[in-house]
Amino acid sequence: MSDTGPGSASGAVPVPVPVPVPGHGHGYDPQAFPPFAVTVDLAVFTVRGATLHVLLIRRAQEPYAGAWALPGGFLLPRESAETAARRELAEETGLSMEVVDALHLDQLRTYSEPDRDPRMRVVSVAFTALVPDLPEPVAGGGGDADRARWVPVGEACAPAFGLAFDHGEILADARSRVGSKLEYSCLATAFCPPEFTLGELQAVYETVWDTALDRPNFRRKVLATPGFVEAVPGAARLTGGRGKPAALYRPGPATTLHPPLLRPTEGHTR
Amino acid sequence: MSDTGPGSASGAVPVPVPVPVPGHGHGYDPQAFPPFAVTVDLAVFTVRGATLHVLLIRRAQEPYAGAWALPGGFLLPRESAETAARRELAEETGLSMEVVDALHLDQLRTYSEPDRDPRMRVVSVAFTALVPDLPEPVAGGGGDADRARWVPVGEACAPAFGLAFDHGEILADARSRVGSKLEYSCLATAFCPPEFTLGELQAVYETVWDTALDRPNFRRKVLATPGFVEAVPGAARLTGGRGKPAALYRPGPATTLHPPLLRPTEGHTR
DNA sequence: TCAAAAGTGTTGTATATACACCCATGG
DNA sequence: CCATGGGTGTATATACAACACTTTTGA
Repeated sequence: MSDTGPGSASGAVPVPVPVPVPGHGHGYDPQAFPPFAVTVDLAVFTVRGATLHVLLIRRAQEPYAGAWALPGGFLLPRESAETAARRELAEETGLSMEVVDALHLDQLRTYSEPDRDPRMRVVSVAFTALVPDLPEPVAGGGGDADRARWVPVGEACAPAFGLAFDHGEILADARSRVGSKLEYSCLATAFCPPEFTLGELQAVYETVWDTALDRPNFRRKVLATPGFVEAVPGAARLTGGRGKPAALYRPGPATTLHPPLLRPTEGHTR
Repeated sequence: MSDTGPGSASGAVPVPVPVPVPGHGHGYDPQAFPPFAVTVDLAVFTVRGATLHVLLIRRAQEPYAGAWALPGGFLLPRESAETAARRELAEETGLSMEVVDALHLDQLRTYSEPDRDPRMRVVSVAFTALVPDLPEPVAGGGGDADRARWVPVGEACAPAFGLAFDHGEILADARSRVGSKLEYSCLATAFCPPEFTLGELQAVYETVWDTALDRPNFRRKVLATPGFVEAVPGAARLTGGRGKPAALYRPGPATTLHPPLLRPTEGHTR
């Protein structure tokens, strides 16, 4: 995708519809079907400091030139949406395909409002990805990544931020999805490095949910869920600065959380 | 969609790609984008007797002529996927647009494997819909519905049943999604008539999950969740045959279930 | 020796489960 | 009067939230 700019229907321009429109009622030309452009859009999240960030790219071309947008681009003729999403992600972040293939990618939903792209009919399959805080920031690596930046989701979601297309809506959907996913799936570990402390895992939950959690109860719940995390057997220590060294854990084999780890008091007594 | 037959890319035939393929690396013609056909597929569920059924349509044309498939069809040039899904649903079931507009439709996921349709590139947005056991069976109403039938999901999911395209996969995904949805959303009521008894609601859960539930505990959980159901104030009685008349309830304003109503012993102690 | 972070223990309350039991109706 | 399904009560076990407490490190 590179030069065309990110976002839906990047630098492309409408192309005449080759065969117009099948009839709606009975009996239309079976040779006809309306063609669409299909793209992927990615909401890539990470936790930096104590804030949830999303990866955005500054658009080079019209429409929305200069505005920020979610990374993404067209499907190639023989690519599935997920394959295209991984390819785009590798291009935009500068990560290697091996790393990207191991990442957790989740299909969010497909956005297909007729006027979501002012130029033409574009249907976009949106994905969410969760990545650990990358040692080297994505920007500055050369190529596409030069226009990429991590932005706190709070800022990016604000209407004033002016995300291109319907990416504000996509981002809001993705954010709320990530919040719920933490409740009933194990993928909070996707935000963590390969080995992590329970404190770091708790910080992920607290950042995404924007709530404080009770540490003793949190560790009990996590350790009581079989397969969520497993202790790193060898010397288990690593320090974030002061304080007692913490034991290290790895993601376990489980993918879903039974029972779920619910957010506290989400409007109800629980 | 009518005559072209249901399912992905119904009766249509490949159309030459007008502008071939943008480059993958840097610098390609921004005028170019690969066109795709976009369809919707619907997994429409209902509870009949004590069995979960899905609406299927027998294909009239190749490929997979004579095989069963999920209802669906092309997006019109200015339709969103959801609008198309509702239109197709109305056409295939013979229900009025007013009824269909009130139904609960849920986007499942988008299927985009390059060879999922043997003729051409078709990207399909799949939806699930939950409908009450319709007083008049959908088949026999004339039009598309003549080829429609309710099939128990157990049969339809079996590989030997030979669903067209990747509809077996879609149906399996949809089924498992419906099972989880009942845990944390209120939409079990979508399977029920506008006014229903708690016994009927419990039967929905038992049918979809294929488990027995404790009646007293079930009613307590349901009634303890604010906004899940609300009692019909007037004379509250209706009999399914013998036994004490049951109170009637309506769906409440809530959409999510906090705390969730978890399936018993899904491999764990809970 | 103090602050900070990790980790353990305890306790009151809320919730869930598994029943036993009563009510109203049709046959 | 009995079978069938609706509806209520309750004892026990369990889980969870809150918070006090100990441990181990850096400064």
